[in-house]
Amino acid sequence: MKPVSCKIVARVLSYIRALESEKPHHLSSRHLARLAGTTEAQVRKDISHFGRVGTPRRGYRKAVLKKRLEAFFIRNDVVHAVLFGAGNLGRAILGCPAFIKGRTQIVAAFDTNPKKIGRRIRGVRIYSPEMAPEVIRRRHVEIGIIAVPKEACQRSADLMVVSGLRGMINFAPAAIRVPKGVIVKDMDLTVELLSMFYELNARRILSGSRFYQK
Amino acid sequence: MKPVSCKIVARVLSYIRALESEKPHHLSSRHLARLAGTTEAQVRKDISHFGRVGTPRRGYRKAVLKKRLEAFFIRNDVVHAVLFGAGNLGRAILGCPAFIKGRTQIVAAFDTNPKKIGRRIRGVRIYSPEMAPEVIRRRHVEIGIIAVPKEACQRSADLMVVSGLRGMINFAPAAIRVPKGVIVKDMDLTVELLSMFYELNARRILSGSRFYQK
DNA sequence: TAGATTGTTAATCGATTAACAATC
DNA sequence: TAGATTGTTAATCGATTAACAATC
Repeated sequence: MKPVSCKIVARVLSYIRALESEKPHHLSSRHLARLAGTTEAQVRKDISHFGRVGTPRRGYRKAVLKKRLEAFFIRNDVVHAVLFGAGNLGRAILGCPAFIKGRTQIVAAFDTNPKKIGRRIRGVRIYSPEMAPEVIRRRHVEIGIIAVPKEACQRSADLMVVSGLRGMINFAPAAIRVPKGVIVKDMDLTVELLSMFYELNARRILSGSRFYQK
Repeated sequence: MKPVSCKIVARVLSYIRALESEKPHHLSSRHLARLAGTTEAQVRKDISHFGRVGTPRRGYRKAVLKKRLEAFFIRNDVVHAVLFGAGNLGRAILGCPAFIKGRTQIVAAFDTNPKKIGRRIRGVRIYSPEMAPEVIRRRHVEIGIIAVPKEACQRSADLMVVSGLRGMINFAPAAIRVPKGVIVKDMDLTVELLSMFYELNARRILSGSRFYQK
């Protein structure tokens, strides 16, 4: 099977969630599409990437499909992560269900504020950033989460890179530069706001002068 | 001009940010591409959506290009937003630069916790959710931000819909269902984590047995 | 069996990349 | 002018949609 795109990954997660919320044993692609907000063709196409799992006339068995999809995305072992920035955002991230019940675990946090260093939030110890390389290696950390002000985000990223991390999630509203081979996922509220305004605007003005020249 | 896709919006924002950070008066598409992490062809193609603004041999004038791009995305008036959920995440959002210096302003927050109702965070008053329709109408609010636990996110979305909001940003790790015509942007850490793991895995195992059948 | 639904193949659509003529 | 860089057109690539044969 060929690697699937990031868009498919997002949709597959929405299928898994839909499966979790539904009661019947069997679900058709149409049913699943409605729950996940897509089309039945899309659902069948996506699922076909993971082998044959449905039965004509009956649809997909909930438990079987869920297991199949998860097999491709959920690792059996626990993935260790670190958090840079123990402010409000950092606290919110530590409280995120993905980290509380999930297979991803935040094993350490870093913050420059001396008052925070040495304390624990939700059981996670806060260190000075200069401890990062040592802690990251010792705890076999694989990914880093950047939740610092944007002025400091590049510094955090650099520190992660030298510590050997190959994946990071950046909440700061600024681009970070990393060497090739390092994966960055941006979670930027500004981008979402901007594209939402654009869409809202387009919807209002669409037939007007500004949005269609030809 | 045709409406541009959401991907272009995100890239344009990255160009604007790159322009803000650079000193020289003129920038070539190559230079801009390097800063924004894309290709020069992409840069020229994207910019061409907004008219002719560069000059052959010299590139783009920083100030001119910035102004041009912003003209399409930044509204002149202030957009009012409301926040559902005044926990750690809500606090972090209230502190986000987009809302402090930007043209988007959070004018009210809602929370079910009686201890929080009536208080203010960063100057923003917290109300009981049942006040939402009244407050949203009175303050001419256009967008809503959902920062509540996932169990409550559908309830928040419903309240926003009945209050007349047509755009919302959902931080809860669950899909919300809204009527046609309402725009939802999801900011879901779980999706990003999952797709990152998938990519990291694919990179490691790519040539192995599991990811290529043919 | 008959009919509904899958999995797959082909057609369409849109986005990215490449190439190059226009032009400063 | 000569040469570099834009804006645009054409080629490529990938993703979505439609259609339908396979099949339970």
